[in-house]
Amino acid sequence: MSEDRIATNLRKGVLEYCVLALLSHGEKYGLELADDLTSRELIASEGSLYPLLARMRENGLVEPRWDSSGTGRPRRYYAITDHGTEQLTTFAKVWTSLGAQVDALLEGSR
Amino acid sequence: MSEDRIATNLRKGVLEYCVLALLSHGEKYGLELADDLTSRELIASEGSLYPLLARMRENGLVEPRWDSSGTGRPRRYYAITDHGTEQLTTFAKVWTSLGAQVDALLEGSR
DNA sequence: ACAGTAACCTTGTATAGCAAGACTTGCAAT
DNA sequence: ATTGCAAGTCTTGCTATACAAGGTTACTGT
Repeated sequence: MSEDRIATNLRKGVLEYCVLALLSHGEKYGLELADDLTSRELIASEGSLYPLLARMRENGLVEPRWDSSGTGRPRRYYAITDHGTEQLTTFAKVWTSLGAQVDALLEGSR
Repeated sequence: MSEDRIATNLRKGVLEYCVLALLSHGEKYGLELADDLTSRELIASEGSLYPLLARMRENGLVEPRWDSSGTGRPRRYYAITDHGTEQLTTFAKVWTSLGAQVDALLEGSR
């Protein structure tokens, strides 16, 4: 199917803000985010997520924290920063506006 | 502004199908498409469009035709193919589904 | 000891949009 | 005629992103 290729390209630039939206409810760790995003079909593998989280860390959108208290391998929990919250708001505007344009085009092509 | 960077990434994978949607109403030439897409804020410059049209031509989504009949420099008119129409339909499904997921996340983050 | 698994991360690849500009053609002033 | 302008097509070099595949670390169960 070519649906995969279509979806892959659509995800570009969306994923970053989906992560921010998920974190706006409270901190989460990597695999937890990956599972959530996978079930929503917003990523195809962890290979997208970890490099993304590294970028977001560098850009100050999220703040990581190691937690070794539990059992098993230590988890790295991510929390959204103020800057991240601002960016999420900005994204919501751009997404709404661009989405409306695309919807209009698709609507008109039937 | 960082809105530009956000929009740039969002456009990836969308533009191709916006072109198909526009062509579903009848053939258009390059600059005509560029102007239309620019006014809808779906491209930032022609630099995105011509390489895209070349790809779409190679993939059999559009069929070009030179027209020197009018005044001025010859224009290359593009028409959508059957394959292009199919792809547009597939895209509409993926777009709707992915868009709903993103909307749900944004909705939940307020 | 050994396999399994949860969790983290890295490497290499393909692709898409963009800015800037080159090239060509016709037309309109001077 | 010649210069300049505008419309139109296309190219080059750049950056950023998602992905597949694989590798590492820590713990648990048998």
